Amino acid sequence: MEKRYMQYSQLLKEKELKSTPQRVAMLGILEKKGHADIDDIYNEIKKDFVSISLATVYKNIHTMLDAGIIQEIKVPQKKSKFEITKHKHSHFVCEKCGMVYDIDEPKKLDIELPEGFAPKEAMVMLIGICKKCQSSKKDATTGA
Amino acid sequence: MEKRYMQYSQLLKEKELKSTPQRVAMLGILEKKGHADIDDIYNEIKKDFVSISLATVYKNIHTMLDAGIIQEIKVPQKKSKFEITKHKHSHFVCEKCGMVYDIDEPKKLDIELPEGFAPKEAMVMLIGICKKCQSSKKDATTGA
DNA sequence: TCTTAATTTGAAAACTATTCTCATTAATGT
DNA sequence: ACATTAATGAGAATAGTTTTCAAATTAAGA
Repeated sequence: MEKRYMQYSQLLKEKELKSTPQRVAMLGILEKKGHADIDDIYNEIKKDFVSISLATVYKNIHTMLDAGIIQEIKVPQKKSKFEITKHKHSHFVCEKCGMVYDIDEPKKLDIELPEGFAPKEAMVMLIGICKKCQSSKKDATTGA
Repeated sequence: MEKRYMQYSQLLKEKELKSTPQRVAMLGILEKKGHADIDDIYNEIKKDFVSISLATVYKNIHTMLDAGIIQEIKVPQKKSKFEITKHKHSHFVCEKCGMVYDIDEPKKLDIELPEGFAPKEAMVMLIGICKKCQSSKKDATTGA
C-alpha cells in the first residue's frame, strides 16, 4: 500500500475513526483536488469504488468534519466545498470560474469589536478574478 | 401607509422590480430582525399574509438577491441567512447561539496574493462568543 | 489466525429543501 | 379605467440530505 494512504489511515485512527478504504480514498481525492464538493468526490471515488453509495460519502464527510480532519468552505451562492484541515489559511474565490485557492492568512487584521464579544477565529475570503481567468479572459473551469 | 414601507417600495422600483406587499413585508422583516433565514421570514410573514406561498418567499429572495437589494450570509455548518444590503461591513457569528452581528469592517487588512490574482472584495467573518452568551454562560438564542 | 464486538457500508426509503408550472391576481404606465 | 407585464399561490416535481437496517468490514484480543 502506498505511503500516503498509510498516512491517511494513521490520521483516521488518531481521531478514533476506523480506517476504511472509502475514507482513505476520499481523503486522497481531497488532497489531489485541493477543494471538492460532494459531487466531485462522489464522481471521482466511483471510479475506484463502483458501487459506493452516495450516503456513504455524506456520512464520511460528516464524520470527518466532526473529527476535524476536513473542513467546510461556504461560498455565497455556491455549493459547499471541502478541504483537508491544514495550517490556518484564507481563501480566494474566483467569481468567474468558481475555483477556490488557498492563500496566506492576513499579515495584519485590525478589526474593532464591541465590548463583550470574544472572537476565537477570523475567516477571510477574497472574491475576485483568478490568474487563469484574468489571462484567458474567459472561464478557466477546465483548467487546473 | 407607513413611511418605511414607502422606502422599500421606492427601493424595489429603483431596481425595476414591482413593489408588492409581500416583498415590502419581507424587507420589513429583514430590517426588523437584521439577519433571517428562509424559515424565519416565512414564519413571520405568514402572520400578515396567511396564505403566502413558501415558493413566493424563495422567488423573492432570489429576485432581490439578483437585484442586490439583499445579501446572503453563509456560515459554516448553518443555514444561510439574509440581510438588507447596506454599507460594507463584516460579521461576527456566535458559535453558541448562532446569532449574526454586524461589525465594522477591518481598519486594516494586509493580505498577500500571488501575482495575477485580482481581488474585488474581501469578506471577513469572526467566529466566537457573543456578549449575551458570554455573560449568561449559556445559549442566548431567546434573547435579542 | 480466529473470534468477537463495534462500526461502516450499500441500497432503498424517508425526509427536507428548493424550484417549477400554470391559472389567477395584482402592479405599472398611459 | 385599460392593457400589458410580472408576481402570487397551490401543488407537483426535482434535488439534496439523512435515516434505516441487514450484510460486510474493521480493530483488538485470545
